Amino acid sequence: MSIETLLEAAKFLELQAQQQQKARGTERDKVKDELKEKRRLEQLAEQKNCIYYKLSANQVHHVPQRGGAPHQRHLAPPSPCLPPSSMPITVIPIPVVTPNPTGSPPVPAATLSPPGGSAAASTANPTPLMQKQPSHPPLITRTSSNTLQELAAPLQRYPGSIVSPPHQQTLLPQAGPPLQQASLQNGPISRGSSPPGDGRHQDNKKRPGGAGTREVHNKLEKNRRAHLKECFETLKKNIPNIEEKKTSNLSVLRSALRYIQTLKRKEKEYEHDMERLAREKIATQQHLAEKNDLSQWMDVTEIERVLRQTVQPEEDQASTSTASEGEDMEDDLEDEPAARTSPALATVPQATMPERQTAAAAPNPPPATSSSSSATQSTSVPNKPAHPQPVQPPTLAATTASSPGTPPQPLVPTQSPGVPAPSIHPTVIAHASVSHPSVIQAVNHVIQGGGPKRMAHLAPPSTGTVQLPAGHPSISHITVHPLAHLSQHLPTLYPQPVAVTQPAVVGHLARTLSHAHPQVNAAAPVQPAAAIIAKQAAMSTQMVAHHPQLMGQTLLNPVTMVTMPSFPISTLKLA
DNA sequence: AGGGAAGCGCGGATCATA
DNA sequence: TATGATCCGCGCTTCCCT
Repeated sequence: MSIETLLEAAKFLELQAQQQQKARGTERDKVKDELKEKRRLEQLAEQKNCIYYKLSANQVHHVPQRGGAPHQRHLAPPSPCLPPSSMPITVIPIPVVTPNPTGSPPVPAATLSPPGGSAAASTANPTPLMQKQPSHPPLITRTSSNTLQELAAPLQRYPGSIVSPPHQQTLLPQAGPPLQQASLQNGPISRGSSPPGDGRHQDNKKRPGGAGTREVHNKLEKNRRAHLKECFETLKKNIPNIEEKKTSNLSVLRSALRYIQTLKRKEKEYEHDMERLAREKIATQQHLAEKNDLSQWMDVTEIERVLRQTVQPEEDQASTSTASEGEDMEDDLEDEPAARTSPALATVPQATMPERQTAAAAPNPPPATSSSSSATQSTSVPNKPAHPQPVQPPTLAATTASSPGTPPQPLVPTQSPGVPAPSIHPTVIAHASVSHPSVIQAVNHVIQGGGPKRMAHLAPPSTGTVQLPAGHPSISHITVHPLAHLSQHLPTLYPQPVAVTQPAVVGHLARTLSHAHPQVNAAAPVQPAAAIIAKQAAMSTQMVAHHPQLMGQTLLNPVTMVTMPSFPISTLKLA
């Protein structure tokens, strides 16, 4: 701050004090209604070509609070000009200093205008108010190109022509072009501020930096208040069920507070609901798992029964077992659970298993079957009476055969290696030697074996089969086993082009699995299994939605079995 | 006419930045 | 540390409603 500035500020203060005393009484009478406002605007429009606006500190300050406020409101009501957007509105004041007629040195533009402040304001507020711009286009154009000094000179020429009070300049919000705004603002202000022919006002026009800062400050303050107001309006809009009228800021705040509290309450309620639903889901899944266990058990018994039944027919008819046979046999044997209880079979090497066995007894490629299996294996499994599709057992056998580690052996069905899959099934069934103990064991193992083990046979871990931890209670038996994996491994298991490996076989496998394991949703329309899977999938989908990391564990593919999430439900994050 | 709400100006205080 | 920007409180005025 230079000494000159300080001196001028001091002079200004003195002049201001004197002028205020005189000006006080006169300003009150000034026009307040809209008509006068319009009139002034019209005057401005008329004088736009020759009028130059001057703004002096004296003008601004000599108009006391009494007169200034009302005029400001009339001339430039900020609210109407406020953009609908919530962007803060800044008014960039550009005080124009007219050369001091009294001879006092003109105040440097730097001191008079708040460049920094205005610039900051302009940048901070992208959507400034464009008050009065429309009414004074020519002025805008002119001022935009002129500097403050240039503006100052013309102002001198028409010191008293303008009637509008000086405060108005403060009202004008600053639009994109600050200079334009300033010029517009200055027009009305200079008119009212300085009574025509008053030389003293001209003397007072020189505005020390202090006055300019005050003016800027006022504008900024206005801007800030406008922003505050807009914020209140925005808040009001966001509060539902609030009366449009008679809503003071205080009432808006109170309503907002209530609304927020209500939202919080609802949030808690929803959280509780989520927890409850999660618990219900778990219970449902457990219940489902228990059901599956029971049904699975039933399947095992049936399979065993069928196997035993087929044993004798097989002896008689090596490879001619048919579905009808299975049906006949199904009634016979139900008692023998021995096979179930032999989990050790799972460990039997599969490599030695002959082709037919793998194809027919496939459910488990247990080594025992392979080793012991003779070329003559009848398809006792296929005839499972309980299930409408006799062919399924063979397919299941094929799938099991596909398990890794089985040495590549010619799986070509004895009857027709090259025959398409559909036709092959009977043959495969026929070749499967149900009578062989290894086959039975294999089937039993597949069906009865421990949850994880069982699935391990069907598909190696590498296939992506998801298994629940052994410790998992009742749900552990539910295993995700994409059938696609079976189809993928089939080729490896059956290096030779065997029809068994074809998709059709996979379909059969799927069906077979669906029978043996209700969880499995085969391509065939197995309604109960499908329904269960669908339900589980839906539940799993919800789980995965919250825990993407579980996606690997939970398969939503309807063709796959759905696994219960291994993570504790408590870890679920309720939205 | 009185009261409440809103707007405005002013001055001081505080914070951020060069 | 100076300066600008912003925030805050106070007083005043005006408008609107009762």
